[in-house]
Amino acid sequence: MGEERRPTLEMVARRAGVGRGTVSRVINGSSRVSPDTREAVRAAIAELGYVPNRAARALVTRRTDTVALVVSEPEARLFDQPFFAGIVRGVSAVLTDRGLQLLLATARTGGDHERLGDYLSGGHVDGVLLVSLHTDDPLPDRLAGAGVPVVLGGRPLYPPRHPVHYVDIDNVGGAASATRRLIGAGRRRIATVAGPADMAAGQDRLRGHREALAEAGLPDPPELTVHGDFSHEGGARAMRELLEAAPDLDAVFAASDDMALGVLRTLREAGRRVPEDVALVGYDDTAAAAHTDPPLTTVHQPTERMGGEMARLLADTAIAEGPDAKPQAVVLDTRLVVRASG
Amino acid sequence: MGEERRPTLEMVARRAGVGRGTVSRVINGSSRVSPDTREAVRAAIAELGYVPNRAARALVTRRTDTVALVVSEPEARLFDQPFFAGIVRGVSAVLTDRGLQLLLATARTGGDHERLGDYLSGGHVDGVLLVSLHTDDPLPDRLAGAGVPVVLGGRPLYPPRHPVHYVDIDNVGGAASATRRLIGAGRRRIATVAGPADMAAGQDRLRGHREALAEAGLPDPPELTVHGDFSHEGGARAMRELLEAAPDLDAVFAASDDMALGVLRTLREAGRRVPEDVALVGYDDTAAAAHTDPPLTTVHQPTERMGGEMARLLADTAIAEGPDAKPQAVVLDTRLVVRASG
DNA sequence: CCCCTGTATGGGAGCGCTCCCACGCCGGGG
DNA sequence: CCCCGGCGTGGGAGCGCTCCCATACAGGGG
Repeated sequence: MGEERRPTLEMVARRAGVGRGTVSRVINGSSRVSPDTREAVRAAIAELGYVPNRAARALVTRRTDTVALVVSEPEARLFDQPFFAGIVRGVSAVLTDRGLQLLLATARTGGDHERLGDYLSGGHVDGVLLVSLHTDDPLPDRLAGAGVPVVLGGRPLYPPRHPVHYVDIDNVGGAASATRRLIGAGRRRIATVAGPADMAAGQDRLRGHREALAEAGLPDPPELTVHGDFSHEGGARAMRELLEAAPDLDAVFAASDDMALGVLRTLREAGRRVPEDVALVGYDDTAAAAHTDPPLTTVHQPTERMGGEMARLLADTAIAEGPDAKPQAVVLDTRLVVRASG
Repeated sequence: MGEERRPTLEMVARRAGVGRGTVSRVINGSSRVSPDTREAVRAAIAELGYVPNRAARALVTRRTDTVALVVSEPEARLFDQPFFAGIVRGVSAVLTDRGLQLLLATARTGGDHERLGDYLSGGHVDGVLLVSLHTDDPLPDRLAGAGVPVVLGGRPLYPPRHPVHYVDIDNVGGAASATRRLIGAGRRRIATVAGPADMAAGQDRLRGHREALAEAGLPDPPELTVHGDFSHEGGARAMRELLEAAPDLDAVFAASDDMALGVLRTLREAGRRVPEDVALVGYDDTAAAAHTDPPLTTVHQPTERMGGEMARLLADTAIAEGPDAKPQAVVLDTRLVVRASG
């Protein structure tokens, strides 16, 4: 019944005995306002509990102070991966500092995806953070083409028709460090359970593994590479294949901890001891990795920093400097976490 | 330089040879518009690629079509728990269907928390979904008091001064089913590694455990209850305490899978076989639970459904019916997933 | 044949804000 | 002593939309 109406800038102005323009100036901190006036306005704002209306501001400034974090299907399924959790935390922290809002968008079906593209290019957000792990996602190019400020999480897709900013974690280097560790431990028949071939992370980790092998002058026969789907079960399956094709292997680099867990199980079932018979290194440094038996040596990724850098790059460069800004690439280093498995 | 301007409703009206009001009517699907006119407007919209300006609409309707999902500190830390992942998925799906946006808000420090409260009660969102696991969080009461539509995830805090809608998962029942399972397997000295006493989930699961014990006429001596912090390490520590205080226990109900993992490790280190010597049941049905050795019997929670119900309740009741709506409570059932551990 | 009703439509008003131009007042130079 | 420049300020205009009143027209009953 009361239909309370929130105080407006105009009410603040009247209460402080000044004009609307002055109140606006105080709120936006800009321009010169005499100290006395400023103080009077501040007091009026406090007394009234005034909060600026974002919609009205957005209408005239054409900025929404909102950025979207888009997680494409099927990555949404992977939401529970610590990878995304870290990114969300990092993004959220930086955006809060910048006074920006975080809109979380997940697209499920194809139709959703289409509509999401319309929505995001419709000017409802100031910029888009896109975590798209698959190389065939059309969204980044589409948004970049529409002039929407975009920052990618992960290496950009094959042919970046529209150059975009991105933040990546050095998958090649991380994988290489894992495999180098195995080489340094004297292993010579080193297999890998790689990730899916259509994900940049999968490709890059496989490449890093191979580079480390080549660097040490070790052969890289095809039977020592099997692809998994980053899941526990996929890792177990891949390991069974490996054991069949190359029973004499003495080490495994798994491109994800989840897969490493599956590998570990299969090895145990096959009676191979870890690390005595087969050394194992994973990737991701998930919570579980610290508690396996034996504890898993793995590659830690700075996911929270990645999210933070993405948000920073979007706010300070992509949005601030506009579409003419020189595309920037930030690549973050990984850290090898040595435990008992390899 | 081009400073492209997006088409406005007015431009659509001119192009279709109609008035603004008519275009608005077509867009909002309401009122009566003749089929011909409607078609002409539709065509003009398509040709121009017109997308309504949300800010302008929000300014006049006083609705933002945005709801916030708030995850209070320190739960943000728990973001990687599948619990939150499921909720986000469920919420997101329902909101998309309703044409609502999802604003993700996390508050870190106390100051943030304060500002967040201001923000959320400032009319920038149509409603708030609040996942607050600690019983002393002041936010729900504050928002409800400010007349902001709120739906809680989890049982409301102690004295709900302002009655609120909530969606909970039946922690009491879930825990009871876990303990009943142990009783049914013939166990008599059943310990529990409970959750923190200041979290509703912790309290409720302990209560369920006790009810099951009482129901079977089993004693519930104090040495068989130890509190953990829901973490792996906390579970391991708690189990060591239990082993010392009650070496003759023959079963353990752990109030989270993470803790169950720690329990499992401690039991193995102590030379107890699971489930032969000590049966174990966890809670959460995390991905890891299926792959432990032995696989963990645990309680599955419908997290995605919980998120969906929260969003539905917010959109269809809390927002639609306003503050006078009768507070609703939805309690979702759990499901016992029987594996080998207990 | 006219009036009344109802349906389809046009367009003014105004949401709360920022932008920007104009105005008043001050002090210093001519 | 007057004029000019600049700082501090007030307030009109207008962002793009929805709301709602007014208008126009078509029919049916008196």
